[in-house]
Amino acid sequence: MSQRIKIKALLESEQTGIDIKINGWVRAFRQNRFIALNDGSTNNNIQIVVDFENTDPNLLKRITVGAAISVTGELIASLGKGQKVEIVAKDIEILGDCDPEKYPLQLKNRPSLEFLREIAHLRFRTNTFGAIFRVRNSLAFAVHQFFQERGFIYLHTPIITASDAEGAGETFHVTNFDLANPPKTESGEVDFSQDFFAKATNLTVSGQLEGELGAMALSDIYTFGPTFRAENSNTTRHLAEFWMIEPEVAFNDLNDNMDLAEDMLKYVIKYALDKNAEDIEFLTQRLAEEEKQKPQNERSEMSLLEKLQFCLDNDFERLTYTEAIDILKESTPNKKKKFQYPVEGWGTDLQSEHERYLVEKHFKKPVILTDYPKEIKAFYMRQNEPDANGRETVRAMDILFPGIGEIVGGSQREERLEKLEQRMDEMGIPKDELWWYLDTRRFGACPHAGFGLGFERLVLFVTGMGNIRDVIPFPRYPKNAEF
RNA sequence: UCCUGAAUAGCUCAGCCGGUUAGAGCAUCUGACUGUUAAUCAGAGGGUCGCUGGUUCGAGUCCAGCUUCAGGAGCCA
Repeated sequence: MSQRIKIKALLESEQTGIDIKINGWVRAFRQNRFIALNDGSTNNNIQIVVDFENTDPNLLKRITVGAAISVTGELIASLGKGQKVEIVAKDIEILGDCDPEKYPLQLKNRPSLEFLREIAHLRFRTNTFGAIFRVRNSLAFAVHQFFQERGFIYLHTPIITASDAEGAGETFHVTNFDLANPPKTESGEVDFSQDFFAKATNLTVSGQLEGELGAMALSDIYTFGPTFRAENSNTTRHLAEFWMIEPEVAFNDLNDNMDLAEDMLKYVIKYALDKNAEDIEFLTQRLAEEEKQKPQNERSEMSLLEKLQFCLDNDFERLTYTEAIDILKESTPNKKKKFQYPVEGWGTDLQSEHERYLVEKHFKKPVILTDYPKEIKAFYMRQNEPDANGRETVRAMDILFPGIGEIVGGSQREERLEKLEQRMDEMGIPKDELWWYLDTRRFGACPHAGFGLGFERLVLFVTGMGNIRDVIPFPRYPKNAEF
């Protein structure tokens, strides 16, 4: 018995006249004769030709959409149009039956993305989700390759943490207590000193603070792991469980940080374009079909493929928050009062509509905004000297992508102990809980910078999908933890 | 969490001003055909109209509450 070969390798070799063995799932069985077989290695199917007149009818009946089969036969140049090669079956074995009356993914059905989300355990078997998860895989690999090539250390920061200090959002609690009857202190509060970790713990909302600790010795580190936010966010851009990439680099300033982020994004997008050309072509078609449903003025000017290529060919636009406010104030929609939130003063955070205007209308490319007002940013960001007007900003940077919004958030960190402590006091961050973080500012502190990249938002952008719940295999969001 | 909209067959949807037995396409099943590739042709089966209550002689249709979903907003990555 010959070794099993994957369909991707088979279609690439096109070496005809040899006997091969192929395993996969039936996508279609036409005219009792032609099987379209897929094994997930590529979006393309291989056509199996069955000699139905000399095949057991009971076997033919079991070749149904979704069934797992093993085929041995000869690879030949196709006698029909539509494919270069096909397999003339000599032996077909049913590995797993699939009852067509119950199987929801029949070839000619047009299931909605919402319906497929309800059968997420099966949606990998569609062309769209096959393509998405192959692209996701490539992007994840490319992230590691990018950092590894540059000598970064992959640092595993903890999933369970005790600090809720960063203020990055609501946390999920981690406890071993019997929730109906937790031990109480004399004052009636839950007594976490008796819990597993002898203190209140939660799932991490960010590995950044621990990442900084690593960078203060290893120089260049990155994390790539799951992150949890218990925010009641019901949007196409948020998940309760998502994967985040967080590099942290000693001796980098904000400009180095921006260069790193831009290089990384371009690197991984290019990798996916090279590695997953067929999948991205398919996703480009899918998006074009979807956009046909929209009115003309809501369709994007570029196809997905063009958008990705454009992203590689152009520098991201870099400007300060203050400059962005000036542009927005003078913008047509602001003057015509088209914004739901008019841009008036300096100091408030930008609304989604403002970010979208800058990225999609004004610059028409990815934008990096820097130097945000100190008041709207986290405590650990490095403080700038006040400007001539006495405005106080921090060395923050957000990268905004078309259709996605904020994909990266980062900053140069405040390495000066005094400034950091002062800011923590102002913001009510408990210094005693973060004694270990402050120690890095006591022992050999140095300038450093880092950022967080929401991996699913990157996958959203590269696949052209519209809902973040469709680019992670089993999405976690409010009221949903099926599968 | 807020705003807006939606929920009808396995899927995608139609169902008008409240009126007999709720429709279509696809899928499924049966048969025909056999170089198809969203195969084609003929026939058949398939429904607690999301849930609870209300208005009415009569509710898929109107009203209220709930649940879930979608889009937008906030929070953010």
